[in-house]
Amino acid sequence: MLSLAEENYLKAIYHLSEGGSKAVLTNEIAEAMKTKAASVTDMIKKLSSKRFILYEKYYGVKVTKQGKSEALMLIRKHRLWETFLVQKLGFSWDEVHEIAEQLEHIQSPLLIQRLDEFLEFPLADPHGEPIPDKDGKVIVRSQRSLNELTPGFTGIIVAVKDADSGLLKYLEKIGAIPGKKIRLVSKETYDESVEIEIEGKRTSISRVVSENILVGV
Amino acid sequence: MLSLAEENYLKAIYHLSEGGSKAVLTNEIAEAMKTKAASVTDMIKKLSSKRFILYEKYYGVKVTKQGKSEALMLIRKHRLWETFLVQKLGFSWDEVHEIAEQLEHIQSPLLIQRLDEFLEFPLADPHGEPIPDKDGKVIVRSQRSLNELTPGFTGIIVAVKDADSGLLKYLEKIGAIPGKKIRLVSKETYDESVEIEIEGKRTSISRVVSENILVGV
DNA sequence: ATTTTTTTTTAGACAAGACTAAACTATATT
DNA sequence: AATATAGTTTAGTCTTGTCTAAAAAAAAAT
Repeated sequence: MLSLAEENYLKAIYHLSEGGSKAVLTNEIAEAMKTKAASVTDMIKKLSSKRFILYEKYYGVKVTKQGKSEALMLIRKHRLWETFLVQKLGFSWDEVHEIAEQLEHIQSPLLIQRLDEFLEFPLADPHGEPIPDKDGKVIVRSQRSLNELTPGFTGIIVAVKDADSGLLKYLEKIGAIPGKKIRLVSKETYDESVEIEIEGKRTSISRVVSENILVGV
Repeated sequence: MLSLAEENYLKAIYHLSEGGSKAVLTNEIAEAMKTKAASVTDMIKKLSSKRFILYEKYYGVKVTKQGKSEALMLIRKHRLWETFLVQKLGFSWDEVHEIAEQLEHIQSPLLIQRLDEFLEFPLADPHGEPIPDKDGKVIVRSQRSLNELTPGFTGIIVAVKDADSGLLKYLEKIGAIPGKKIRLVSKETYDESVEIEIEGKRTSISRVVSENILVGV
């Protein structure tokens, strides 16, 4: 059984490793968790001795099969709760992240099963991110960050990466909501800001923002 | 802001003090929390310095106004979540206590307000216990433990005290469910066991069990 | 009115999870 | 190849919440 802190570290490492596909460095984890590198080293040793990650000194960590499975369950819980908060309790999609961060730690497999049923087995959360099923399987969609695409491209916004409420509010204001059609009008070379068009309305957004918009290709 | 452990202690003290109306001894708290008296003394000092309880050495603790208000909010959250689990997720009333013990610690006043709305402002939880409103007000019902009543008494079961799942299952089996009419047939003097009748069916129950059945008078 | 027993508190220790400061590795630079 | 720098680990400390053992206070018994 993982402690609350261990669960949070594992989830962060899983995300930083892009689904367990690459090694993650101590300082990256420290930045993501808003702690110091020394604290990360301590936790790495714990998660490593419990076989959730593989640790090689000075090189970084890799998520094991067991670690991936555990992380996927946390992500499943987080996204199911977000879906519940929006669909049943009337929250807007930019208000639910913090609350779901707490709810994802509730320990009860039966609760999650019942919640999944109650929500009629949703495939994606309100941000458009896929919800892993009870075996950890994810229905993958073909998607790219907006900043990876070339001008002229038109697609559907499928997701917005989890981020702070300020960004989500901003995206809502400019109409960058999952399901909407988006066109990449032009791209500045020097700062990588891009001009986009949604429902005929043009807006210029910075690289940081465009990275957070995922488009179906 | 209270820590998880502090919240659990405060709730236990509030219950032992019968709604803040009497002083509670260190050993009572230790027994309820399944910890040692020394640990209780430490925690008492913390809760006392935060003004949730009044502490007098060797005498016991009393819950302050602030402490009562905080405890009532925890009870409100606990009972709202239990109601949600039974009414919306299809749990039975004897399965929900453990999960609600976790859910009651989620920090978000807005979440509780929305949950209350979603459940259409229930007045009582699935065990029949009243749910304090957002200001901590409780609609009091006139009720007594079954073991306080005299043979011949007939009333409606209004609540079953929170207890372990085993007891709740047993009560369900003998038909002792909130809303049912119950008659106290006879009472043994030597062990205070009582014979009851529910829907024509007679059962003999021990004192411990009869204490947990609350009847409207 | 002592003495014994029970209850409570204090003192000191430990594990988890955080920190700072110092030491160590690996990589880059000259 | 020697040195500077960036990143990582170790060592030692702090806080929270727990514990055991011993001391102190209150209550009960003689």
